[in-house]
Amino acid sequence: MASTDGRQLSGPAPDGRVTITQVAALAGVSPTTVSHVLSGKRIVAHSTRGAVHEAIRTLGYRPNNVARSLRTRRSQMVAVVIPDITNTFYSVLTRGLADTVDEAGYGTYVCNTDGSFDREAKFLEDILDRGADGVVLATVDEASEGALNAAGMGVPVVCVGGALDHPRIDVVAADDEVGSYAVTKRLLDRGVRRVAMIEGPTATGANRIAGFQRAMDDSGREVDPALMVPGDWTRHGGYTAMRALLAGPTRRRPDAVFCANDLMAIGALDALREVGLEVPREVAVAGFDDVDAATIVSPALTTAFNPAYDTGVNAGRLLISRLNGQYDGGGRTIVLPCPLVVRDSA
Amino acid sequence: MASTDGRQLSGPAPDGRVTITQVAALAGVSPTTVSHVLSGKRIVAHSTRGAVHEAIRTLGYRPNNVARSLRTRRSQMVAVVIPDITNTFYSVLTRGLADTVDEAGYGTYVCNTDGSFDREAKFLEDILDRGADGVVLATVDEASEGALNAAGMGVPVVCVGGALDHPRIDVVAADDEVGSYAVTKRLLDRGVRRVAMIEGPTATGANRIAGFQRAMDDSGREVDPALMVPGDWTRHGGYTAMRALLAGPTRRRPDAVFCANDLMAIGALDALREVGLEVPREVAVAGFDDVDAATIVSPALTTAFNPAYDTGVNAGRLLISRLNGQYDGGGRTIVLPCPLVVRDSA
DNA sequence: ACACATGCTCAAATCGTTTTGCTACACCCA
DNA sequence: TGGGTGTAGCAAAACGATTTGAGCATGTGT
Repeated sequence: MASTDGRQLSGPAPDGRVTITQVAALAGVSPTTVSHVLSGKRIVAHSTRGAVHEAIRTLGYRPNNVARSLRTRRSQMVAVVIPDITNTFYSVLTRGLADTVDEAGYGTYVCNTDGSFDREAKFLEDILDRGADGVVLATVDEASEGALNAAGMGVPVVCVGGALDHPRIDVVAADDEVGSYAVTKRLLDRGVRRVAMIEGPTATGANRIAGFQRAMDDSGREVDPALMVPGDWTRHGGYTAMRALLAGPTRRRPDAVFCANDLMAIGALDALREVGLEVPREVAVAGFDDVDAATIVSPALTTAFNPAYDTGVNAGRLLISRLNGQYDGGGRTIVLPCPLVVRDSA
Repeated sequence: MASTDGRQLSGPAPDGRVTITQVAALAGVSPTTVSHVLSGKRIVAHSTRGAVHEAIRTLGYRPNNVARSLRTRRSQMVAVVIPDITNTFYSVLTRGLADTVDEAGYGTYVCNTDGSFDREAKFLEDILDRGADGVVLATVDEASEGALNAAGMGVPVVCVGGALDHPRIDVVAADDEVGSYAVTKRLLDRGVRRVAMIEGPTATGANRIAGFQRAMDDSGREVDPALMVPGDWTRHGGYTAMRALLAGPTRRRPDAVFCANDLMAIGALDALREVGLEVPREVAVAGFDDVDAATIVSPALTTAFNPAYDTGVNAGRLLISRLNGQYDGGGRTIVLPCPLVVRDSA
């Protein structure tokens, strides 16, 4: 089956790879011409073009992208820098990005920073050295120097999640504030009396807290500082926080709790089940993100949908629009809605 | 803060990028020498080396990897071709791979095939064109011509999951058969009478079925064909299959069911809850994979752990060992154990 | 003094493309 | 005949590194 390996057509083919020169030789033209029929940048006579295509086919020629990149300064590859691909939010985001840029002929290079600033910097450097054409970055830090650096060097950067303060960096973020507002409002509409919140780390979770606050304000409630407890985004953190909320005298217990993400909400449900409180009758629970697990836990979680895939798609579009020269202005910002998803827990 | 941009030291610096020639000029040596101090391939006088390093530092030189790749025919990048990064198994596997190869200085390039044979072929071609140094492939098809092609061209390929029949392709797989055996045995040890299995598609799930069969044989049971129902790996498929199992006359219902993966087991639990059968008292349920959701569902799922991360790590090691020339022989096979994880559902 | 290492450096070729001029030929019109 | 106007194709110079053979000092043993 394998093509008999005994080309004596042209000189330089020590390894398996066919070069443009060999194609040119077989077609009886110059490499220039082959390049032109491939790129279409200049017109080539119909007959010549045929001969070239024929040669390409019989030789099984595939252009060497590395050489091409060197010459054109284009790698046709974008990089995505995220804390952890294992986290569903980021894997879905990455998928959205990959699907989008793939359509435009770009590949996707992935880096996991584990939230470490050093790793982030290291990877951004690596990415630039590799000549990636664009970067989407879920940054650890507000002022990622690596990113600014990249943007400074003319490599488009789009930041997902938090904003990055640079005049030419695009941002796409979910509307956490409004989403949290909606979820909180849903809680309040149940006619509950004491509503608590399990927060995320304030650095990244500020908007979810803000939405909660605004909903409380709008309905004329005051937030009881004792009912605002910190969490760490994890299931176990949610569990601990809920236990803390339940620790006080029964009178002061919440009858509704908004958790800044689903994982913590699931932890909260663990705690409530353990104590024997019925959800949502005795305590209503809501989360944020709408992860898969939200429909697996019982009762199924009321939550706000976090548009991970769309975030990736939009990041991809923003990047592409700069890469193909359609846009060249200052940083744009896209915020995506987080619609309320009502299920059984609230 | 930014370095004042007004180099008139040397000629070719139209864009921001510093080249090895500029470094050489500033250090008063030839590019050759700079290259040698960087690679250490030939000795350079101590003083010269100092000057070069100094020049590198003041210019902020970073070697252009594309140019380097062209010359050395090494991209320092491996590709991973999987059905879907969104699937936890593959994202965890990818993470294991990325962590492993990163240590050896390799980056990771990700391709999602969605299980489409055409996309797989297209991506493998793309990968070769990009000059990836190695490929790990969770192949759709037993005889992926793209992979064989790659292997034929001297690019190391390691296949995860199913085996690929090629003398030089390494394989790393989980021991599904033994894992399934253990899970089934656990079910049998409960003293159940009628045990069913919800299968995966036979193409990829054969070993899990085999393990089930062997466990049944070993305990002197006969498998009732009516209790072997096909599934499709999805939660909904598991639900449907379970409903089918419950459809018959009560006498013929199973009192234990082994689901070929956790997702289907969760679907089965959905069905059982709906019908009001208590798990595990009336029907014991077990799954396979040990996904996160296995501890979220209630009762928590008894299952076999599928070592996704380790699979990635091992795939990475096999690749690296070939890339650095430590190994150059025929295809190796690594099979990883899938330990039983006992929880509440069986 | 000769041969022979040894240490250090450089010029030039190479990797496989793309991109510029530039040439050559043909045709048409004045 | 001369000048324009296209069409097609090529040679050669990039792109930014690595690698190789050779050169030029020194030192060293005889």
